[in-house]
Amino acid sequence: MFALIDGNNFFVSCERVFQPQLRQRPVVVLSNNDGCAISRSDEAKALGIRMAVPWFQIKHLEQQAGLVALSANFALYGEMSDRMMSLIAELGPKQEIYSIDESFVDVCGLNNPLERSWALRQKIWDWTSLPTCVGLGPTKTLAKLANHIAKQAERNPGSYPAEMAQVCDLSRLSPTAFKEVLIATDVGEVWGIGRRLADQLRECGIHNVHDLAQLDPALARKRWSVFMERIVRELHGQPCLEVEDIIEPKKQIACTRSFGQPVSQLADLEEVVATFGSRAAEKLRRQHSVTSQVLVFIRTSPFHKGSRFSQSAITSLACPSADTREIVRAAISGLRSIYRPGFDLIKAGVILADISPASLSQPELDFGAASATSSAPLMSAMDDLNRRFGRGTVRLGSVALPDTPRLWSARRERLSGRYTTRIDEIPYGCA
DNA sequence: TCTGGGGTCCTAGGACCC
DNA sequence: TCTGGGGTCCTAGGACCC
Repeated sequence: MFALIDGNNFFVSCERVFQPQLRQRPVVVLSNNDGCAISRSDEAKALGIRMAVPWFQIKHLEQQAGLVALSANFALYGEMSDRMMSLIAELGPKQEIYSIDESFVDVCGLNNPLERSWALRQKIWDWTSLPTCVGLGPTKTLAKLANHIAKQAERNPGSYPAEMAQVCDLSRLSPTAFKEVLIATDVGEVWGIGRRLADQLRECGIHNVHDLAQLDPALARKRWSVFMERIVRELHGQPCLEVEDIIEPKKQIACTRSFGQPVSQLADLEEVVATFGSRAAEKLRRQHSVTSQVLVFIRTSPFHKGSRFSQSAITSLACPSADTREIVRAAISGLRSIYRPGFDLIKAGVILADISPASLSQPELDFGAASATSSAPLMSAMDDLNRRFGRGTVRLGSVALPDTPRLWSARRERLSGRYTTRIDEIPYGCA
């Protein structure tokens, strides 16, 4: 038996905790660069605002419908997520934090998981003011589906039986009621079925979740892949996936951004790449890994007419490393190899691949080179100082100063306060 | 004018090995 | 005429997730 607990409209809900005047109003949170809507309140969804729609296409709703748009404040969301996750951990012994706003919990063998889920939901609300929904089912895929139904039943009364709202336990339904729910749910709502696969399934006459569950697993594998077979089996109630409570190190670490303004000078790009490379190296060291491949890319806007440019370069390190200096050096040499003047570039990124644990890395035989081992004390001193005194306190000379506007700095014109991470911005009355 | 960021898994096909 | 068989590793590309 699995539970999936999920924050409703999570980023918007985090903002509403500290700005209660935003409740009952249409609100969206915008992505980096105030580019598109990545979280929408129910009222915003009711205005027909779709996920990831560009801001300029809905901007008129500010005037017309009182829409409020905010720049993404990930420091705040991460903090609120930690609070929510620590409460969810009390539900059962195995918790998998699946994303910033979602968590699976293994509730096998627990007495009355339904009652406990209701209590948990109430506690999260009482302690954090975050609204959540809980889905319960015999597999992760069914728990996901139950969670979707719990939200739909709350948002659109009449779409599903009212008792399924907020907390939905699919395992308590009679076979007939269960079948009705599956028939009422579009196949595209199943976890793992995206737009492409949904289209392919519909072409085969599979329109709702019941149709998909009827599919022969062997046929699903033959026509699609083991992936589809697993989904079908999970819909049958046969668990193929477990709660993964051990956090595996990332196999790939990226730092990529769109720019606030187009950039075309190499000097600016070098600063960008040094800054992104440093961030990626910090993430790499935080999980105690080293990398041996540094990919850098630059590109023009895919939406604009005019001369396009998109190139990437992979630089291999002689010896796996987590040293900011080596990673930045590799990224800049890659950048120089692909750079061409005369293009309005709007995005760049540094991606670290071929990642392995630092503990397994062997020092290079060349005694003159800086190996992962010899540079580790310097890097960890740098990380300690930056943790203690703030990001960018100690950095490479080529990296942009923190909080200094650059041509390429992202737009964040609607940023809310740092309510949980800055002592001088804690709301009055809460301090 | 204005269009996000960071990940994962699976498969097919080529190179290579004995 | 006829041109092995079985395996691994790696990579690019496609699809998905939030």
